[in-house]
Amino acid sequence: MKLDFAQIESKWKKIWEDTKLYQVHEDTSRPKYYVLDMFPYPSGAGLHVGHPLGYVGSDIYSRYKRMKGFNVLHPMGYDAFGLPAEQYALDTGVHPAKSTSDNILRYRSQLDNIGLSFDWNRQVRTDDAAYYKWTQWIFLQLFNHYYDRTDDKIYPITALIEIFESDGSAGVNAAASSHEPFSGDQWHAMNTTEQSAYLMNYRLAFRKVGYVNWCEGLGTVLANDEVKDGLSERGGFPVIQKEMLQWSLRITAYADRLLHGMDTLEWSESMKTVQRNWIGRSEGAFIYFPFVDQQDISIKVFTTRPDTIYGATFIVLAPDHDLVPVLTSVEKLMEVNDFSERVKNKPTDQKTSSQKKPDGVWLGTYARHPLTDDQIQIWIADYVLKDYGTGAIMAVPGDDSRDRAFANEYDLSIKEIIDRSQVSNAEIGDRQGMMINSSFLDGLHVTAAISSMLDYIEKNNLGIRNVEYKLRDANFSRQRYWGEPFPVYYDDQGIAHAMEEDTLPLELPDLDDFKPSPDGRSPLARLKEWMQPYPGNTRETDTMPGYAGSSWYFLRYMDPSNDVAFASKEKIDYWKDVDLYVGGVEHAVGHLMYSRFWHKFLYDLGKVPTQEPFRKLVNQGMIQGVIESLYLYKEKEEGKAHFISADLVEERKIPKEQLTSIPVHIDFVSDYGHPESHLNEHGIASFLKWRPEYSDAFFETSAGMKKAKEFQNATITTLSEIGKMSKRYHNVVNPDDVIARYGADCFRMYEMFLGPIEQSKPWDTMGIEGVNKFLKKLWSLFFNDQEEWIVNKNVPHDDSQKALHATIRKINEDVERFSFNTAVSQFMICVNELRKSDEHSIDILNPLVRTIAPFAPFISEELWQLLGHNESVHIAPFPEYDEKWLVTTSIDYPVCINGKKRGEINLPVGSTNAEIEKAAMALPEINKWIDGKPIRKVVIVPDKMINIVI
RNA sequence: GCCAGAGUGGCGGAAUUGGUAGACGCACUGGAUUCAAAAUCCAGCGUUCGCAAGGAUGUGCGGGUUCGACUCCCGCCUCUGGUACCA
Repeated sequence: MKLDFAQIESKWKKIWEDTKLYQVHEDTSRPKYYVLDMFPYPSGAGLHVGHPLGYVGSDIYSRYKRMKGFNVLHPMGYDAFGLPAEQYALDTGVHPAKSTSDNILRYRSQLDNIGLSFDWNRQVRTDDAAYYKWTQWIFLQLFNHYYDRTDDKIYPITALIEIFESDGSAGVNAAASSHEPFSGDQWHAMNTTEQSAYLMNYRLAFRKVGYVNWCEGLGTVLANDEVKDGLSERGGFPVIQKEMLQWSLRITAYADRLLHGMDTLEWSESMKTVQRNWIGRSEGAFIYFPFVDQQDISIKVFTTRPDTIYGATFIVLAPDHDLVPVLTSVEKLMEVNDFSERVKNKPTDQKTSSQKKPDGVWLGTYARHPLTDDQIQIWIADYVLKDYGTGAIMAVPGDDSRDRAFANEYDLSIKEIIDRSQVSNAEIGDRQGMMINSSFLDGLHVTAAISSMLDYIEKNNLGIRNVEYKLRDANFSRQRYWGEPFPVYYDDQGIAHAMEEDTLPLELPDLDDFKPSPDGRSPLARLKEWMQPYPGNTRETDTMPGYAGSSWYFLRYMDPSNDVAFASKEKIDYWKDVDLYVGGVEHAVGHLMYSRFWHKFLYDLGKVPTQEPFRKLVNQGMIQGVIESLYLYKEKEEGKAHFISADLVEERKIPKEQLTSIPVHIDFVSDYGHPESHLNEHGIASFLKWRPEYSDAFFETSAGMKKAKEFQNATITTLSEIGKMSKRYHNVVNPDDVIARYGADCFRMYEMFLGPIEQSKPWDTMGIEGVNKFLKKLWSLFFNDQEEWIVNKNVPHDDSQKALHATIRKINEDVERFSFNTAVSQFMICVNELRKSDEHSIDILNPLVRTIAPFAPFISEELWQLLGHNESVHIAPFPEYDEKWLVTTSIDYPVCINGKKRGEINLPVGSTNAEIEKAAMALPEINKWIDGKPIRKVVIVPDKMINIVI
């Protein structure tokens, strides 16, 4: 029989589907294991070879665990809602619902081609009303609860109302937006609008006016993690700060638990660090600096360095700090207003540049230093941010580089309070050295001074200890069409009300014109009847952001068609949490943070049994492509384009600023991906046909300058770089094409063989031949050149047994530690060994097929059937290795002199040190090296080596 | 700037606890087979000296610990990713 992978693949794809091989059911008799992939957003471009890297890795692990006797949940679905889907729909003019469904069909067929063992019965898609009903339900729970910091628990808002009615706000220690305290009596005196405004300060899903990232190009607001360098992550449009009324989620309530929860997780250190930095916990204190002109007003600053307070020589506030109007002197009013105006109009990206010159203005007034009673100036400056800490700082130019730069710029006094002379390399702000000029702190080390000053401040009522987080509440409104509608409505007072749970889902109405409007009004606002369901009531017309549906989808897989709960308690208690989560690093602070937050909230609600959703996380790297491009001079000569060969650029050392590179379709390039890649005559002709605007261009090569038409007998070398696979660079490799040529098993194994799964690496078109050869060799253990079945029942050779069992052991170890590249290497070694001893024994091939099954599901399934089995290899037990074949009777000891190998001896296992030494000394080549010199030492490492030191 | 990770042949990458560096594959070179090609098989393949046997040297750079260092410690360089006035 000939190896015909196309036939094998279509045969088994059908059988697996017909027999529902990968369907799982809750089964308490077996241990559960939950392997999850980050579900894809079904884009119009389809999958490229980079996407399946993680899917193949998790599939190998799932299959392996299944064969090891685990009940494995391995589902897949689609992140169908959100900005990307809508943006694609806008580009193509097709309704998002249709384009999304079409794309999903395409994704499904691509995924099936790879032979992934998903239980498609459990598929979810976030744009399905039966799914987003529960997204809306979770939102309502967030809306209807608040977070009590004393108990670290959530309580219903109704409980909060009771407290307010009896005691007012004083005794409440909750995660809340700041507001004026009120008494029970004051609460009763308020009207409903005022009361609901106060309650809004406590809800975990709440509406507030605040600065948001407004993206004009997308016509919507974005979350912090969707903005990169002042541009929108999707589309690259500029983002500005704009004040708008928006829904937010109070993720800050969970900041501390999100931080400490990570200690229990098996995530990479770098991933944990990224999340820790994003949460950004700092311990410090609030300190009050009284205003000299009005003693009842004081400025509350936040500092992590209370020890440096004696060095505080001025106060700086954010330009938009609430107290600025009060603190500004009459003479300075104009100047201060001008400054505030100027700062406000600066675009975001410039505002965050650290190289910039300090910029600020004195308010013309003074604060009193709480310890020295000195009068110090009050300034505003753009380096102080309103939304961190209190929006005000005590400036310590003696030990803070920003304050120092500012003091230098405006000639403010600098007081040294730390002596760093005893510490080498100590720099400003790095918490080293001894306190000086600081009264009772003098002589203390910085660390001791911090705690000493904290005690002093609290004892004397000058301030209070405090912990600050960089983490901001998450913006939850999008002025777009393609998302979950909010299950809320506003009454004629504008008060937000939750819809009744039994009226969910609130379905997204059909809309033909879903373009965003530049004024910030949502497309849904155009549907008058939908927007006003009853007289006096209006619906929220914003929709939820992309991360809403993806923050809990992994729970839905446990019970995907339940319509009375997001999943039944019974099923959640069985599957519990995700044991292994595989996905890209790009979700480090977005999806992974929000999911953990929602999961903790659901835990507090008593709906899930674990505090953390994802126990182990593996981040697969990206598969990159080669970008081929031509160099083009930026300044055109006589209006004509002037291309220049890459080798000439190198030779003449032409600076990159003068050049721009034009991506070229890889089909035109010879030696694609190699340093000598080039366009020949033919390639240039194809290029000009493709980009006719360059038909009059000049091409400069080592053979001189020529017009395109005159081009013969010379080639123009191209620039070859590693980069993203993208349509833009014409370097996308489609897995379907690779599979059509080499088969799915080859594709899978090659993706794994490329390198460690966590690493990014370029797709190498040539390398796949090695894996292809391997699979042919594997096949040749079963069939000879005449395509005859040659498996026999002979007693296997010892060498074969050894190779097989070493392989089983290694595959166990490698799969457990996700080292799939070395696992594939081991299969190659094993098959080479079996071929060397011409091994065709069924006793070897039977376990070998099972060992390789997780990696090459199609070929192994076919061979397993040919070996006479009726049941699928994928539910057969993974073979155990037999130690017997791995124990060696003798060991080769390298004999080293001063660490260099000079000879080798072979001794039986268990030889004594004396025997080893004796045998080593007996070697003539060793004696030659020792040459009568005295031996200083002999080191014998058991079972490893012997080293003679002379 | 700060934080994290990484630097090994022409290339992708192995080396599990400090113990024969370069597994496995690609590319390349030579040979076998073939009318020829493809395919397949065999051999070689860090650098350097040598006809060879054999030696020297070698895991970004400079030091250190050790009988022995890709691995541990100190100092530096480069690259990749994250982050950016967070007090």
